[in-house]
Amino acid sequence: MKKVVVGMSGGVDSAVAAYLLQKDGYEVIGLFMRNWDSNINNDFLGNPNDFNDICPQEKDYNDAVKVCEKLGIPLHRVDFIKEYWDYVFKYFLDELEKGRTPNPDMLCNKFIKFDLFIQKARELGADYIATGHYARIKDGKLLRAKDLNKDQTYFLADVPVSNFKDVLFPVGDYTKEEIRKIAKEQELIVADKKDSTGICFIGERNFQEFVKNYLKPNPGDIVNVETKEVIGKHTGLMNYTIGQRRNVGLSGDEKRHYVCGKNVKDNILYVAFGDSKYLYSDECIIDNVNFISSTKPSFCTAKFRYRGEDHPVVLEYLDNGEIKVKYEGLAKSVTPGQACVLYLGEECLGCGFIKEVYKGGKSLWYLK
RNA sequence: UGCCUCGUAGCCAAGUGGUAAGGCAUCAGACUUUGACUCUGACAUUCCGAUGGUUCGAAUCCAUCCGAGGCAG
Repeated sequence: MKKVVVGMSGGVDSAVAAYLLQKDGYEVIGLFMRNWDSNINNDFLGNPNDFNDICPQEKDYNDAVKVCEKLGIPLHRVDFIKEYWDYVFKYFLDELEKGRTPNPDMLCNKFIKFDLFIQKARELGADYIATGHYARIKDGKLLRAKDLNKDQTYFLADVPVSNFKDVLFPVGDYTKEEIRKIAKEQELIVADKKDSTGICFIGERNFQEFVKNYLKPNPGDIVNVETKEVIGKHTGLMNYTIGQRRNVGLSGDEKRHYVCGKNVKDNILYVAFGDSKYLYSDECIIDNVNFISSTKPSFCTAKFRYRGEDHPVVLEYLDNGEIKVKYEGLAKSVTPGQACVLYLGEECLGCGFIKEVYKGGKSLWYLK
C-alpha cells in the first residue's frame, strides 16, 4: 500500500484531500505545520486575537486532530517557526523596505510547504505528498484547478518543478462546492469552516499596525502625480501598494484616488485620480524566473496579481535570465515585487517577479 | 475703519420659503491563502456658524454677534 503524507491545515480542503486519498486506497498520514507564533515573533500590534484565549494556530491544530480521528489516521506535527521567519518573513520585510509589494505566500510554498514539509514527509516514509491546494498536476505539468474561481496555481508558480515530483492535489479536480458537500457527507467537523484568508500561517491583520511590529515607519509627502502638488502626508511607503485606494489618508476629492507610484529615495508617494493613465503600463521586466514547464513560448497569458485577469503577452527572453513581458492591451496596477505568473491555456508555465514597469518604451518615472 | 462675499456631516459641495442632492473619505459586510482592486449597505431626525425675529412653515427673508476671505484705505 502506497503511503501518502497530507499537509493538514485544519481547514476543509486538506481534510477532504485526506479523505479522498484514503478512499482511493492510500495509507494516509496527516502532518500539521506550525510556522508562526505571535509571542515568539512579537506579533502584537494589529493582531485581532485575544491573547488570553487559545491562539488560532492551535485551534486549527485541534480541528486537524478531530478530522484525523474521524478518518482514523495518525497526525504528526512539525514546527518551522524559525525557518518561516528566515526564508519567508525576512524576505517579506526586506521587500517592504525596498518599497516593493512582496507575496510571502509564494515563498512559503517554495521554501516551506514544498521543500521542508516534503523532507519531513519523506522522513515519515511518504511515497507521495499531498495538500489541499486547488491545482492539478498531470504528466508533470501544473494545471489550473477545475474550479477556476478557487484556482491557486498563482501561488505555486515559484516552486521548482522537481519539488512537484510525487505531489498530489486531490481537491484540484473538484469545485469548492463539491468539496464542502463531501465534507458534510463524511461528517467532517470543518465542513462549514470559513475559508482562511490573510497571510498564510499568520492570518488577517491590520497591515499598517502589523508591519509596525517590525519596521520603523518613515512618513513623507503624498504628491499628485499629474500636478506634482503635495496633497497630503503618507505614513511610510511600505504601507502602500500600487493600485491601493483605501487607507491612503486623502479626502474631499471629486474622484477616487489610487496609489500609482512611489519614490523610495525621496520618500514620496504618488497618487492618481479616477481611471488614470498613470495606473496603466504595457511592458515589464521580470527576474528570478522559475519555469515549471519545459516549453518557453513567445506568446502566452500572464496574471500580474492573484485573481487578476489573464493578459495576452509577448515574451522576450533576455540574456541575463530575465524576461521582458509585453502586453499591448495595457494592464492596470502592475506592481514591483508581485509575481507575474505565466499560463498557456490550462497550464501554469511558471513565473518571475516584477522588477521594472514600462509604458511606451520608457520606465515609469513615478514607480522607482 | 467703511464696503462686499461667504460660513451646510471628517473633507468638497448642491439646495435661496415648504420641511437637508451628490462626490470623496470612513465604517460594516461580500469577495479573497499576498496590503488589494471590485461590489453591497450604513453614514447631518441635539437639524444647515450663534442668538433673536418675520411666517402656517426657513438652511433659505430680517437684525445682531462670532468667524473666514476680498475690495477700499
